[in-house]
Amino acid sequence: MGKKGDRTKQIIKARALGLFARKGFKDVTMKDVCEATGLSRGGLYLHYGSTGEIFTEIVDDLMNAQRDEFGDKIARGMSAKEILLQVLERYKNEMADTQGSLSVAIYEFFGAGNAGRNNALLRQYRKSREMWRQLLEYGIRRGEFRPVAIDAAFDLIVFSYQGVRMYGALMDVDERTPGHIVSLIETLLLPGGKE
Amino acid sequence: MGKKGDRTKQIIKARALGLFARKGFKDVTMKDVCEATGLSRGGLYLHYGSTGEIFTEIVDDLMNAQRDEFGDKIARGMSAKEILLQVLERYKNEMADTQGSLSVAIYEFFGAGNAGRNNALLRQYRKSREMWRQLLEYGIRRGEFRPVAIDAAFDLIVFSYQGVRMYGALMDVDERTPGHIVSLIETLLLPGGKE
Amino acid sequence: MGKKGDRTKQIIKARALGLFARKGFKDVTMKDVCEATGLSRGGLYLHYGSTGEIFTEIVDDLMNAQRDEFGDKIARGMSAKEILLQVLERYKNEMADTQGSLSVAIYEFFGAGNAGRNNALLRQYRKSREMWRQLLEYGIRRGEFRPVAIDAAFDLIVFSYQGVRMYGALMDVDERTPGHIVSLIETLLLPGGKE
Amino acid sequence: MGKKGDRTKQIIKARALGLFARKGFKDVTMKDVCEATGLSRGGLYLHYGSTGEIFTEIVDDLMNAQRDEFGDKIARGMSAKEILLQVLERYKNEMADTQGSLSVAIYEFFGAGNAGRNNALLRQYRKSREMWRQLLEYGIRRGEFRPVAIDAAFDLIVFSYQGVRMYGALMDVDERTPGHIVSLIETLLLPGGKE
DNA sequence: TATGAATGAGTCTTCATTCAT
DNA sequence: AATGAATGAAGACTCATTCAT
Repeated sequence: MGKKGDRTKQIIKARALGLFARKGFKDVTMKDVCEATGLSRGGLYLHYGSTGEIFTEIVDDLMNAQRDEFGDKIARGMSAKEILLQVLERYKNEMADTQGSLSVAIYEFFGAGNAGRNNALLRQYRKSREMWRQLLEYGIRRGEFRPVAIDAAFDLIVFSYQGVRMYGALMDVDERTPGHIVSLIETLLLPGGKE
Repeated sequence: MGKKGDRTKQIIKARALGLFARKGFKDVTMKDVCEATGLSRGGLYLHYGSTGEIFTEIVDDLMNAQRDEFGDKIARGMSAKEILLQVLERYKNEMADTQGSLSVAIYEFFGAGNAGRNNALLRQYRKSREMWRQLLEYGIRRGEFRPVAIDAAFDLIVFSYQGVRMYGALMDVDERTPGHIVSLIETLLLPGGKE
Repeated sequence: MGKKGDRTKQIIKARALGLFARKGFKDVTMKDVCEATGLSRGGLYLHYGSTGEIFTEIVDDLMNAQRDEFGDKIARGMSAKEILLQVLERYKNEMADTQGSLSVAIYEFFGAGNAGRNNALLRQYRKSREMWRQLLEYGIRRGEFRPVAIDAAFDLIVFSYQGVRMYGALMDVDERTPGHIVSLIETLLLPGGKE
Repeated sequence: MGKKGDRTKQIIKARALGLFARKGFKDVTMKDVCEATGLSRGGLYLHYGSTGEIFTEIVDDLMNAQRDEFGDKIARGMSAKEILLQVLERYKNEMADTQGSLSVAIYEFFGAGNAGRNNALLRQYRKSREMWRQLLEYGIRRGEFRPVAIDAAFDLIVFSYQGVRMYGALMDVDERTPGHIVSLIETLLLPGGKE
């Protein structure tokens, strides 16, 4: 537990994360990681054999860190609308935050044939779908949401969110865009005066 | 115009397009392009100084090839609903077509600092926004579309579409997803029985 | 004598012998030996400073293990012919056994400048020459062997034997070859009906 | 015919031959070859992708350069004894010449798994066997040689010769040894006063 | 004795780029 | 316009060897 080597791995991942966020995946070399960590060539290779190995572990760590954010709240009986507004607020902020994201790196990594049939991205997507399905069913059952087609609503929500995030890494997206998206999703789900 | 050199450039771009679609941007080398075209090293450099140059020209060509698909139809008085259904049908097909797209290459190219402040992507985005604004205003004015917030609708439409396209390059997206997206957009814009 | 360290050395040599037989000398690294023995880097270096050191000890051990196989028999008055036939039978088997020999490793080690003026190979050669000289003199004196030139006979016997062994490590030698060699040596030494 | 690249290849092979003769196969690096030829890294790789490639071509060239030295003489009716004495004289000199031979390199190369089932060594061996078979049959038919077993005689001749050559690369072989070997082979084949 | 993390040198290999022809 | 040999820099990867624990 907590051996020296483990600590080194944490350091490597932390420094490499910064590099990947800044330069994408393919432009980060093992040499870059050496310099960023202060490790020698051989020292780095002792822990990771390639940037892909480092990246995979980073992404897996991030994915595993995500927890079921809806389950608790539903269990506590929080109103569906309240939960929705909270998550949409978070989405809005994340869409606006262009920096510091691994978007480009993820795109390069998984877009270049590293997308095995059960990669982290796919697992993440499925987990997210289950969470939304839960919330949407809950909201509809309680009469808080309109009776929309659940799968369709999920697709629209998730892909418009992802679309903004990914495009944001390529060009300046209008700063009002996140607000627009969120607002329309609310309109779609929540009945009431807006219509 | 129409000199021999131009033809060679066309050939280079055509072959390079295939490489970029298959391998993304960063993994295509000048050597690859030489081999794909049958040109010698020196011969290729006579026309292009880097893969970035080739790629830029390819993207510009593609962007320029896009015309204002709504203007004509509006001028001819076609119903807004009809125009909408047509374009959504096209979007649906494009979302389903994962292969042969430059998504990954574009992401790598523009995501790595090549995204100058007036790059092709941004120009394309603006052009697209104008076209949609035109259509939405037209439809709302004629009472065919609900009086949605135009900018918001545009954002939702375009980014959900882009989100699916980009994600499709990274993992298998459910084949019903394009249908879901399109269907909700119709619901959003078109008043009537669907609700 | 018989300390713990000695046992470790024996283990190292035994495992390394397998590596040398399989991969020759130059392709065996200290890392390989670590893995083969289960020792850590530091642990191995405590006992040997290089693969050359290990190899030298292995070869010395093998050479020292060889005893004077003719002396006893001559002392016991066994017939020269009998002794000859026994040793040729052994030679024949060894020539046929391509595997498991250190031929390649020895060649690499001593062929690359490690052949000091009094190396194990030379000592072994001299020892072998003395043994044969003894036998040949014995046989000739007793009238069992033809009066061949002793040094010449020794050279022919030993180098044809070594030639087959060494070539056998490089390519498939005809399986009848050992028999041929042995048979001609018998013809050369033993007078009688064969002529 | 005679393009620039071909000349470069000849130079590379000539310089590399010297390196292989001096250092064996495994200790010659591509860097060594660069330095020996004055070529840059990239320049060398343009012609050969590994030392193994260079070595294979060198060995093939050498093997192909060997011609049927007996055929002509037999056709011209030269006496078998004369031919034999000539070739044995050559063998004697070659056995004595330790330097400048590729023995060690060949041993390392073919001993390390490069010995495909139809390697240059095997081809050379077969060719040599056919030549000797021709000569021996010729000599026996003409009554110049004793009626020895042809295959057996060939094996003894060739492997004792090879044995001396190979051992000569590992240690100082007695300078009289080549003479011994040759003399016994003459005794074996030529009838007459020697016995 | 033994561990295993760390170093640093050395080699391999690939490319962008140039240039004489 | 075009060829293809050549360069040199950069990055990947592996090892022998050391050292704090």
